[in-house]
Amino acid sequence: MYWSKLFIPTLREDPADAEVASHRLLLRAGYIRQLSAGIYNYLFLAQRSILKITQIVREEMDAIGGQEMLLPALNPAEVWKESGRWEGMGQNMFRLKDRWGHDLCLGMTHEEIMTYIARGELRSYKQLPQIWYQIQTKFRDEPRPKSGLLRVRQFIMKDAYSFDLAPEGLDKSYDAHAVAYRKIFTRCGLDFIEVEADSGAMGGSQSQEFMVASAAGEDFVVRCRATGYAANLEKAVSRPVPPAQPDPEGDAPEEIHTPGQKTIAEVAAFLSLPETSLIKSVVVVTDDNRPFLVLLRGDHQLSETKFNSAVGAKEHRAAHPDEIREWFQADPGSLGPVGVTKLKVLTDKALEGRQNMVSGANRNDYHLKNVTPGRDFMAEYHDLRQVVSGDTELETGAALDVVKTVEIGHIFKLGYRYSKSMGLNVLTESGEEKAVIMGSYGIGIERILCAAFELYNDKDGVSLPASIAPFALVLTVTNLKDEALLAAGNDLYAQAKAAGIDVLMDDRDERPGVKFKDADLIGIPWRINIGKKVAQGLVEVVERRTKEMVEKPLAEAIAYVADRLRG
RNA sequence: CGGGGCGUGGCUCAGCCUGGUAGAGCGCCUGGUUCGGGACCAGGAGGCCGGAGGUUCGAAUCCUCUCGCCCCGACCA
Repeated sequence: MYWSKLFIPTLREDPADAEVASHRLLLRAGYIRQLSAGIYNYLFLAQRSILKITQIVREEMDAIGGQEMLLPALNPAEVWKESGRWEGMGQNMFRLKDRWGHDLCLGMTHEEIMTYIARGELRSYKQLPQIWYQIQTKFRDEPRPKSGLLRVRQFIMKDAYSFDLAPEGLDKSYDAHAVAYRKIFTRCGLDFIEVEADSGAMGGSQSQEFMVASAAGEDFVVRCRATGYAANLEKAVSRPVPPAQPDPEGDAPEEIHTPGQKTIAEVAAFLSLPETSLIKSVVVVTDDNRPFLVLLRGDHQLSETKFNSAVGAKEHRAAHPDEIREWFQADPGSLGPVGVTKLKVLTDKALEGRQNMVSGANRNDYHLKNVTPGRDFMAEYHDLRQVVSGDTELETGAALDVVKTVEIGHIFKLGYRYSKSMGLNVLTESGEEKAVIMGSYGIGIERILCAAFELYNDKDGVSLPASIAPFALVLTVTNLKDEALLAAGNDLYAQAKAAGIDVLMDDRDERPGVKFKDADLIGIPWRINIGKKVAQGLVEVVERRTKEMVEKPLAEAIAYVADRLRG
C-alpha cells in the first residue's frame, strides 16, 4: 500500500490524557482514537494488527479441533437467569429492554449461550468431545475503565468452550488449549508467564493464566527465574526471608509498657527490635459472620485469598473498632493472642518454631515479650501470608520476584456448573443421562496488541513483532522528487509484493526526517531506506528494534528482509 | 461510590488569581525555496473558551448547577 493514500494520523506530541506507554503510543502512532471512557475506535493500523492476531488465534484454535462460530452479543435475560448470572454479574453487565419491555443484556462472556446451543443439539456421547469458539465483541460495564485499551468496556475476545463426557476428556481439552495458547502467544512475539491461578470459591477446578510483565498491569505474579516457578500472588507460596535477629531466651510472657506505640513499625523502633521479631495481629470477620484473629510475622501481609480458602469463606472484612474492643478489651495496636478465647486464632506458618516474640498484650499501651506460639497460646498453623520480593522458592531456595503483569489469556476447567444448572446432558454408551463436563478458555485480543506495545517500546515509538505488525516492511523513499529513487522504490515494492511481504511504500512528499520518525513511531519491524546510494545500486536495510543497519544491493534487499522475516 | 485533577482552533498548552470582548507552538491550506532524523520564508483558514443558569455596564476569567475525560482508591465473572 502507498502511505500517501492512507489514513495514519500520527501525533507529534504525546496526548495529554494517556499515561501508560501502550495507551500513549497507540494514540500517537495513529492506531486508535477514543470515543468515550473505555470505548475506542480502532483505526486502520490497529485493525490490521488485530486481523493478524485473530488469524494466528484462528489457526491455532483450528489446529486443536476448534470450530469457529459467531454468537450474538445481544442476549435475552432468560438464558442468564437459568445459570443464575443475571443476578450474579451485578452492575458489570450492560442491560437494556426491547420495545416490549423484555430484558436483554450485552454478553460479557458466552458460557450460557454456548451451553444453550449444546443442550439443544447434543444428544449422545458419540458427539463428544466438542470445542467451539468465537472471536467476538464483549461488553463489560467496568466501574473504572483505564489505561487505554487495557481495561475497557467493549473489547474483542476469543472465547472457547469444550464439552466432554468425562473429567479425563476435559483434561485433554484443557491441555490442548494450554498448548495452543503457548503457540499463539509465542507466534505473537510475546514473552509471557504462565501461572496457576486461583480457582476461586467455585470449587477445586483447575485454572491457568497467561500473563505479560508490564508496569501498567494490575495483577501480581510471583516468579522464579531460576526454576521457572510462577504463580499468582494470591496463590504463591515461598520460604520467607529468615528473621533478622535470632529469638531470645525466655520462659513466660511478660508485660512491657509501650505508651502510644501502635503500629508494627512504631513498636519495633521503640523496642529496638526488627519487625521480624514481632507478631502482627489482624482481626477479620467472614461474610458468614465468623471472627478470626490472624497472626503473622511483623513484616508480613495477610493474603486475602489464602485466608478465605483456609476458613472456607467467600469474603471477609476487617473487624470494626467496637467489635475489637468487645472481644479484646483493648484497641487495635495493642492486640495479641495470649488469653484470647472469644474467637478462633489462626497462625501463619512463618511463626512455626519461633519463640519469645513480641505481641500486643490486649491492654492499651502494653505489649508482651516472650510470647511463644503453642506454649502461650494454641497455634493452628496455615499458610496465610502474601509472598514478597526477596522470599525464596520453597523447594530450591532460589530467589523469587514479584512482577506486575497484564493478563492476556485464561483457561479454566468449568466442570458441571453450566451443564447442571442449564440441563446439558447426553446419553452414555449404557444409555443413561449424564451431565457434560465443560471448560472455558479466553484470550483478550486487544490485550495482545497492548502487551506488545508495553513490552517493545522506546523513546521513538513501538517496535512490533513482525507477526502482528500492521506491515512487515516499510520502503522509505527519501526524496520523492528524485525520479531514480522513486523508480527504485517502486521496483522494490513490486519485489516485496511478489515475495509475499506485507509492504508499505512511504511515497509521501515529506522530508526524510518526517518519514523516519513516523516509521519508527508506528513500529514497522523492517525498513528499507532508498536514498542517494541508489546511484551505486545500494539501499539501507534497518531493523526497527535494534536500529541495526546494513547496506544491500538493490537486487538483494528484499530477499534479505524476506529471509530475516522467516527466521 | 469516595478522593484528586482537567475541559480554551485538529494536537500540546498559555490567558483565569486581579472581569474589558481570545493567544502561542505544532498541524492544516496557497505560493516559493529546500530534501538523510519531525526544514525555511511569505500569505491564509480555523475557536459562540464543554453545557445551562446567575452576578455584572461587561464573563474564558467570579458564583451555582450540570455533563464529559484522566488519575488514585473501592470493585474486577
